[in-house]
Amino acid sequence: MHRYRNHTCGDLRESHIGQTARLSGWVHRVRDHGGVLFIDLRDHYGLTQVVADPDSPAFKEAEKLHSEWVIRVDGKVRKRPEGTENKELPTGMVEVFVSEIEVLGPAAELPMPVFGDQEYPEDIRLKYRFLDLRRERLHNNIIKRGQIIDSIRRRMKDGGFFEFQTPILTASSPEGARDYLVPSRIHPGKFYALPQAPQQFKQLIMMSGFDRYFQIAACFRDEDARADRSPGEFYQLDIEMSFVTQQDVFDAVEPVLRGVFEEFGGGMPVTQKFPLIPYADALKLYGTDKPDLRNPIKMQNVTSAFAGSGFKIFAGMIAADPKVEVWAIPAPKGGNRAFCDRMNSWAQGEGQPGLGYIFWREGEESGAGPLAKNIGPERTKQIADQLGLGVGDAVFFVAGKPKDFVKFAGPARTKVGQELDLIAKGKFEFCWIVDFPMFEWNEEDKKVDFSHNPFSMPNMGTEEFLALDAAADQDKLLAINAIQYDIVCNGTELSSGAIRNHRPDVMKKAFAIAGYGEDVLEAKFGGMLRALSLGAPPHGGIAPGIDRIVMLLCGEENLREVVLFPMNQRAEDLLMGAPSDVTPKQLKELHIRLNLPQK
RNA sequence: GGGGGCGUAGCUCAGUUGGUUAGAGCGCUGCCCUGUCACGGCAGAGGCCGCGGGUUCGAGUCCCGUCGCUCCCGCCA
Repeated sequence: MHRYRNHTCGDLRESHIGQTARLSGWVHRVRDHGGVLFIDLRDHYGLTQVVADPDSPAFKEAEKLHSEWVIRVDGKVRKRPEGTENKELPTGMVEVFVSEIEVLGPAAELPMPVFGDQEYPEDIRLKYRFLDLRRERLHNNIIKRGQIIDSIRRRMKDGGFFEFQTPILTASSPEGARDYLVPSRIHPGKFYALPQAPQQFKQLIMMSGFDRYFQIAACFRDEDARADRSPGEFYQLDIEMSFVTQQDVFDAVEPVLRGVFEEFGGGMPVTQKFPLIPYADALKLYGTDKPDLRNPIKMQNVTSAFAGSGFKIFAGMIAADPKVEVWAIPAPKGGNRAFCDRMNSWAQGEGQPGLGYIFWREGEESGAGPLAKNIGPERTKQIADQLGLGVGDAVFFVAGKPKDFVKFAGPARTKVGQELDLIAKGKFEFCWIVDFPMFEWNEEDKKVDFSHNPFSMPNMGTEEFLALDAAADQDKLLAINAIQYDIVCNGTELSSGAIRNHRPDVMKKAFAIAGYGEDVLEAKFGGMLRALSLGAPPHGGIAPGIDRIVMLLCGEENLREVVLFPMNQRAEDLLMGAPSDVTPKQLKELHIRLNLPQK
């Protein structure tokens, strides 16, 4: 007999009746009836009911047990008495009549129970993460995460990709997020940085002739947290391919994601062919570059219906500035005053002066609400016709410069969808967002910046791009798109990628436009530049976020529910106590003196 | 760095217009109970009402500050 077990707690069936079983596990729950006592014994594999009564030599021992003690039990497997079977449990036809109990690991009083599904505060859950991980929900999420990653690896390898490991201690990069720094002992005053992503490495792998790279890569960014953004570290399915166009990347990645979502999505339908939506269209239609396509609402430009109209606020704005537009958010089935007022007060809560609306109802087929009165029936009908709205429907309006109001229009569209229950649940709606602008205007510094990734290829002829004059062609610069793309699923940005800039001359030009001299480029990307100038293949890739994929597939709203040992929102690991003080000796070795902020 | 929400027993929460001794459920402890599987019953322990200040005859309740948690903005090539 094995020291601890000859079966797991998920094993025993009727076929084992009569055998002697040795099980080890956690006391999940004790039900003490005085004369008879039930112990639900739990391990990773399942739950088995262990029974003791006064005839059992272990009865006295059994009465002392508490939840979450780790024990070993020996006993006879027997059929449960007629009518007491538990069909909910795979082991529910049998029970183990205990003859011996050995306590392997007693437990003190628990700060949170494993049994049951009561909500517990985050700080307690994180401090006692190992208890939380014993609970069914987290335990299953973590298992599912592992299975998803297995499936991704298999699919990538089947697609001809090869897995690489890249350095964790690397050099700080000037663009992007704040780096995590690691001081060098050997080089006083110098620092390694943890990679924000293996971006340069994966490109160098392509320049090293390997052709198809992937990695489940740890990424480190010193950024503040969100519900869907871990502080500190997260994982990406990092992908790079040589001799590819944007379409080749899509063709390689789409089946992997679709397959994984079909495999683990619980039967929920998945977009079969991901639509391509240009960035500019996404903003116009959905007010965001990560639209939730489960929400059917599409916004439209209705500026002409308000220009010169009797609604002086909008008409005045339009007359004063040619950049001002009015966008309509249609709200089918929202045609009642209560809903429109609710939206209006929601908008005020968002810091807006209000939310103009028109609605149509029986008896007021030509439009109800103050706005309709102001602009008159003809213009109201123009709006109704353009949006295909009628009695029972409503429409809301946002006005101003689109650049300024999209941040409100997007959430307003989402709010209308939620309030009217228009968002289709139970499916995964994917799309590609393409044609991101290469540069953007930095109002603060009065200069042109990279708008996303400095390594993206501008979508413009090489000669034409090289001929650009950074000062004179500013409008032209801001109109250039990069060959860059995002994958969005149900309103969550899953990934970002690009066809890379593999030409050193174009690279130098792009950095010059953003105000970086060749010296900066040389100092910060010297290795990369060398590689680009010694025979670089055209290449591109993408990097879907593993944590977000798992989050969507587990139906969780928060990344901490799908990460084994997450940090809290302030980037602290409450279980391990990180970050922590270090000894003066350690600091001395690293040539570091602390200069702490005044309290 | 900024804004919103929350903070009452170990946990989830209730607590009226400011008014006697702050409650319930779960958990915990003890006792009873031979077929439960969210077992049941009885009894009990457990509270600086986050902290500090103020208003008031009187504050869990109102005001100010502060701390913590959380969500968001900034930030996220």
